[in-house]
Amino acid sequence: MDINKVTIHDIAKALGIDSSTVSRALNNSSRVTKKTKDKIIKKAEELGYQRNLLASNLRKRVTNTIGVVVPRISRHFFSSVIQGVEETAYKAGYNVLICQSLEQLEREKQIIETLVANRVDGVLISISMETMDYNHMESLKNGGIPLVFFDRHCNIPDTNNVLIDDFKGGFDATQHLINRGCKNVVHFSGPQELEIYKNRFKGYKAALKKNYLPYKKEYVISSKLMENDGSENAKKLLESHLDFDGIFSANDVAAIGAMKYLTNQGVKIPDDVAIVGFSNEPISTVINPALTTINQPGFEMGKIATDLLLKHIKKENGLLKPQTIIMDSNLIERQSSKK
Amino acid sequence: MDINKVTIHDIAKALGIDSSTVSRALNNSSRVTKKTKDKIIKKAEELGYQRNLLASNLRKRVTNTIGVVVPRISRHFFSSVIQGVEETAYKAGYNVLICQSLEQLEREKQIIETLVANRVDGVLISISMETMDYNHMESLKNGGIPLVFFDRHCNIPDTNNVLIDDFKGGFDATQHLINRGCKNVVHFSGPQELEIYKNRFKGYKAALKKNYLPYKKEYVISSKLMENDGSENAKKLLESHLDFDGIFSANDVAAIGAMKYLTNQGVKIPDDVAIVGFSNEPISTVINPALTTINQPGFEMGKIATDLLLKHIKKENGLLKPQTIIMDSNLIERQSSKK
DNA sequence: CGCTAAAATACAATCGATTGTATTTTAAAT
DNA sequence: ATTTAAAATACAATCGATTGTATTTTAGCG
Repeated sequence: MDINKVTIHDIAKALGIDSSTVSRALNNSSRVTKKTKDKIIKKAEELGYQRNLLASNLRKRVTNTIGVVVPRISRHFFSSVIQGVEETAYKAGYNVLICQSLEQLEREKQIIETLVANRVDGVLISISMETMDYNHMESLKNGGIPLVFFDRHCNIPDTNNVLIDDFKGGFDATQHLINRGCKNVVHFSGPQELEIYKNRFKGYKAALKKNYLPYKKEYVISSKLMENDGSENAKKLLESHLDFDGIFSANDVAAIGAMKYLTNQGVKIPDDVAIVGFSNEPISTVINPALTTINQPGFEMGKIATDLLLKHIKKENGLLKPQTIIMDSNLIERQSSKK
Repeated sequence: MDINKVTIHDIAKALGIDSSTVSRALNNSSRVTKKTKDKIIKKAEELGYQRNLLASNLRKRVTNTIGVVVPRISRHFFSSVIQGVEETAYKAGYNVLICQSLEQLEREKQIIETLVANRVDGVLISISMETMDYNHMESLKNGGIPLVFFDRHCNIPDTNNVLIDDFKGGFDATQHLINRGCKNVVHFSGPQELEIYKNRFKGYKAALKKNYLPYKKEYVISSKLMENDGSENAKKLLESHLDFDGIFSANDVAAIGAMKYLTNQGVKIPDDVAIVGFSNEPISTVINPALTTINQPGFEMGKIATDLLLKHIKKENGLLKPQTIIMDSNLIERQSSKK
């Protein structure tokens, strides 16, 4: 129960003036004289007034709030993005609602409904691994709420995206393994419905081709890239007696799962098998040997995506053309690939 | 700009009925006949109606939303808590606003103001390392918004808390090192303004005393317990030529910082120095040797704290007595302490 | 001192939904 | 067919702040 329900009307009554004047004073309008403003602000503090943003936002039809939806907040890459988002948003006077889908489409749908119902001014999203159709994004479009994808985007026209060059990342990772002498490079891929994994995969194939190495279907294993998937993949590989001397994993977590399993089975890393991951999670510097990986600039990405979103929010009429920004990534070489 | 601004009035007009009936129908009130309900729901879907929660919450004076404030969402312990919070809250029909203070008092203050302004129904908080006075919590009390602390709480009377027994955790960790043969156990502590670090420290001292080992001031180093602090602490120790064969760090991250530095300097873990951390971050299983640590049940803690908060929210009149729930923790033995 | 333009403030509608009360409709009972 | 209770729906106020317009106050000027 509200104990303190001080409203502008209470302040107005206490001072014998109109609530509209109080509202204007608290918003520092030039239509109120300094003397009255001071009087009102003093009384507001005295009564412990707290603006009710529900009422304010309802009337103004603007919430100064953006929503950011990520698969999981605990992933370092995503929490870095969120920090970038918050920094940029706060500076511009916006609040940020942080939401996690936990890789579940159902939750993603629910989150978007809630964001729309709460009338956020814009949304940033990196989709879940289960997201293969985009009907649930329609309500944003219908509500006229600008949307920017980052990292895990949808392959649909007329959308705003902030991405890294996943093709190049996949290519660089694979080329690096080849440069280190690998002849048989395995690829751990993610759900093929997601563009990022498709493109990392394409980069892998392109690097093989460029080096006149054969592409073999059985060297590619798709999964959800959890740590456990990485171990499972490694197990399958060993049991299949396939010849392999390198692994390019589409994320760090699965790479680490594989490393743990392989090391346990007596496989030497990097001598027997060299490994490259993707994302540069902090954990990749802790494991032994440290994991070579593709660095994704999460913080920067969050800032850029937010800038783009705010630009769209501020164009009253959606006249701004959708755009796709590609950011650079770079390979960080560590022990796991030093043959 | 809102494109889709379909309101209950639009639905009412389209059907030639009153908006109050539409509202009741959409809320499945028994005061509307099934036939009209169906008609209304059909029309609502047809027009793409989306309830405006700002208006609804304003009128109802309830938001069905709780706020959860943590130092950083990227810490595994906190993101586990958040998962527990979300699970419990969603089941009870509540939304969750996730906020991170980044260990900064200023941000914590700002966050609380925003939560109050948005009229959340309750707040869960684990305070920042900079939080040493609690004035900013007053606006919650003034607003009649129930508050539950978890893990990092404030030592003030009449508050709700869900904690683990930090004294016992500190005691167990230290006793474990002593059992493994350590004679000179160093303690990495956090800011002494926080109860949890005070209590872990007390546990450390109690274990020393119980084993007739002397407590030496110079064996305790306080910091913010970031990874870098752990390295710095280790460096200081080596340079001081103090004799030590064990470290109990009040969190895993600082323990790992120390491990990295010590290993680099040729110190053997656990043989030269045995180490125990606190919190069981996932990273502690990845480092080599794996880190012995005190496990904190984050997910469970989130669930229990949310249950407690919801109980308080539902007691209209704050008649429910404040309570403190202490949860169990346990030591997980790994290689870093196996002398 | 009176007049007028500008400044300050008051009035009243509004944002979109909810809800207590009043009214109308329906159906059952006589 | 008429009365009456119950069911369904309509009316109107309200949540708390904002904002366009109307009114009052102030101050400047002749």
